[in-house]
Amino acid sequence: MPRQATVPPGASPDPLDRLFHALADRTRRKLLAQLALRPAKVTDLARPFRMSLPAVSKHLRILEEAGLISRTVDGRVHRMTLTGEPLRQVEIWLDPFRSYWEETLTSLGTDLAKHPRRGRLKAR
Amino acid sequence: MPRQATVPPGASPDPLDRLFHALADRTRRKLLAQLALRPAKVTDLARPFRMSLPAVSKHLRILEEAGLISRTVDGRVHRMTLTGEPLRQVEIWLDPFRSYWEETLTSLGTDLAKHPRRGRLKAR
DNA sequence: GGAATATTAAACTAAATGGTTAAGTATGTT
DNA sequence: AACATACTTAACCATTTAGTTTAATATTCC
Repeated sequence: MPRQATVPPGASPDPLDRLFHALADRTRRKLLAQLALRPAKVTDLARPFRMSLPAVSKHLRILEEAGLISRTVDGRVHRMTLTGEPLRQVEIWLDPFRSYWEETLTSLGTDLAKHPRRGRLKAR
Repeated sequence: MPRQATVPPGASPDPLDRLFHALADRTRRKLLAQLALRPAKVTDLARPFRMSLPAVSKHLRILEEAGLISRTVDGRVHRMTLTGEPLRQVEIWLDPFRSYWEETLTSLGTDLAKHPRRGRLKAR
């Protein structure tokens, strides 16, 4: 029997897929945390990592395509800047669930429902 | 020269990696949205999808391993339930960035900073 | 013009993803 | 006992991922 095509070739360019996928990597989250402090050029962003420059370059592209960062090329330097909007999209996606887990927590007697957290940004 | 191992074999079991990765799939997000309404058994969850039962079963396992759902086996029926906590972890990760994009938005004159949204949960 | 610098592009690779079908494993039902 | 139901497991497959190294492309500096 002629084995059937397993996956439709033009698969999901779903923006939330791309967004969450971009966030599903430690390196990329660290890059975002760094960029939250200030814009930076590629070399500076790459320095802390034990991986090649092209590897970081690729990660940056994934973040860029997810809309999480933008790039301004100035001569040979590419300056990357965090873009808030997509994270807001995450927040918006998350929002309908919020009441759910706040309920869950309060029903457990743990009254963190009025979110008193809000710490300093730390690379993870 | 002996080509070097490309990727460390015991790669990232980072919980946030697993969490965001679990969310980076439309099908899985739909499953979560469904489970936010009420717990459900596997067959019922699978019904709306145009994919095989084992495929859905795998998605559920990924959600389960990310901690997003839990399973109670009752006879041959597996009842899945949404677990709020990991979504709270997303929120916590997101939090340090919040001021950033709220700032960005207000500085653009778009005063949505006091988040007046909060819609009904809708499968996406 | 030529060398150094900043960065991407190309070609390769091992492993993971997301799907498939077919086979197993319990548990109910008759 | 036999059959149906509700699943998971196994084996397979194409595509994508995340890294590598080497090469190419601009730009700046001397």
